[in-house]
Amino acid sequence: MAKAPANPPSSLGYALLGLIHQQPRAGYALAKVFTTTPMGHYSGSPGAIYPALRALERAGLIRGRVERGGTLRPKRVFSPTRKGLAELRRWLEPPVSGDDVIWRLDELMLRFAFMDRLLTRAQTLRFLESFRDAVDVYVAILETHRAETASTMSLHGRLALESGIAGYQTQARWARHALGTLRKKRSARTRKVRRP
Amino acid sequence: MAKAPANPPSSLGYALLGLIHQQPRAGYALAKVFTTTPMGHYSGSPGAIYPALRALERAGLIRGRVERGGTLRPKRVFSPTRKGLAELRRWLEPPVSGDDVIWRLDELMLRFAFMDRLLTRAQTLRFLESFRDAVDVYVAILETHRAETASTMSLHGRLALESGIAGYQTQARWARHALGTLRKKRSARTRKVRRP
DNA sequence: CGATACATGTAACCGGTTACATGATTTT
DNA sequence: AAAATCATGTAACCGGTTACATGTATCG
Repeated sequence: MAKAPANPPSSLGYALLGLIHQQPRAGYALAKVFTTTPMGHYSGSPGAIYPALRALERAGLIRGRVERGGTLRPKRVFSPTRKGLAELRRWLEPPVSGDDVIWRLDELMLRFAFMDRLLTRAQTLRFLESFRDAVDVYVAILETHRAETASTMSLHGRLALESGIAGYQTQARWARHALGTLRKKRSARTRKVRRP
Repeated sequence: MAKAPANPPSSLGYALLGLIHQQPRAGYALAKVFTTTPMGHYSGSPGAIYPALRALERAGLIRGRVERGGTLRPKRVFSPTRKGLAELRRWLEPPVSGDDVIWRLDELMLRFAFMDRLLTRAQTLRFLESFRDAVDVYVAILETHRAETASTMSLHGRLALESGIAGYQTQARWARHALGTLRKKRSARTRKVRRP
């Protein structure tokens, strides 16, 4: 069984590991992903990226090869090691907990985005189902809280709480939408086989 | 004009300042707010609360009075100073920027929740309008991004992006709802005057 | 030729987490 | 009497921010 490492990567570390798995990249290219796409809400500052890459390398999860594209400016292109892929899987697999939904919602979306290449369809569906369930539970908690405090809370407090509830309800709806989409989708293989 | 202090409080500091303004409280009571309500997503650990309170006190924004309720366990109940109230207002006033929406959405909701006692209705409406506009702009950016990368992005990437878009659309809808609610509401004074 | 983009790094600082520590009071 | 809650604090650690530092390559 895969054991958790003593010092697991930070959330940013997993983001980098996942991007590197999509395709080998250098630090600068990774930083550009964060600054030019709405990926998670990670900062692409060198002071965050390069130390995180070094930590991943020290932990043996990625390996960097120096590339000179004919020019004289070297860049270190990183690829995941076998250990790195295993760690990525270990991060992606677990079902969604209540704490995940409250404290690490962004990270859950990041995990989902990286899941397609590393988990089976069944595992992905289980992830989405646990996400949906955990969000439903939290929405119920929030609604209970609203009902219990409705009389004492100020109008502004109530509205702010309703913003949170609406946000989580949207996530629950999204989870159902995603489940529907993934269940409908036939794998490439199946489609090929079905061709006349 | 109110000048920004050299070392403004952290987000947690403003949350504490706002709660203390709602009613004077001690550290333990403040911690309990974070652990027993869905307020923001701040941690109520003593290692966060007490140093933050000390920093607010050092900055002259709050003042603590020791209370002994007949018993022998003293507690320090904090109240905002005049300077603290001014700093709270300074934090609440500014219109919402694009960066706020991307990086500090939770803090914006916190600001809204504390606004009712310290800003005028007109200021609150301006805040909500700028919030709505900033969210609309960001939704447009995200949708453009989706359109531009739709062909190259994986199904999972697309779905994750759509989760983000749906979340922000929900916030935009909420802002309109809140604006409607606050515009309809008549102030207590107006209502009194209109009574036959 | 100047500006922008590519490319990588370091170091001080800061705030929050985790864990530890202590003791009174209330509840079961 | 034990357990839970009230109540306040400290200290090591860690990760990210900000700012600094350096140099190449490309573009207008």
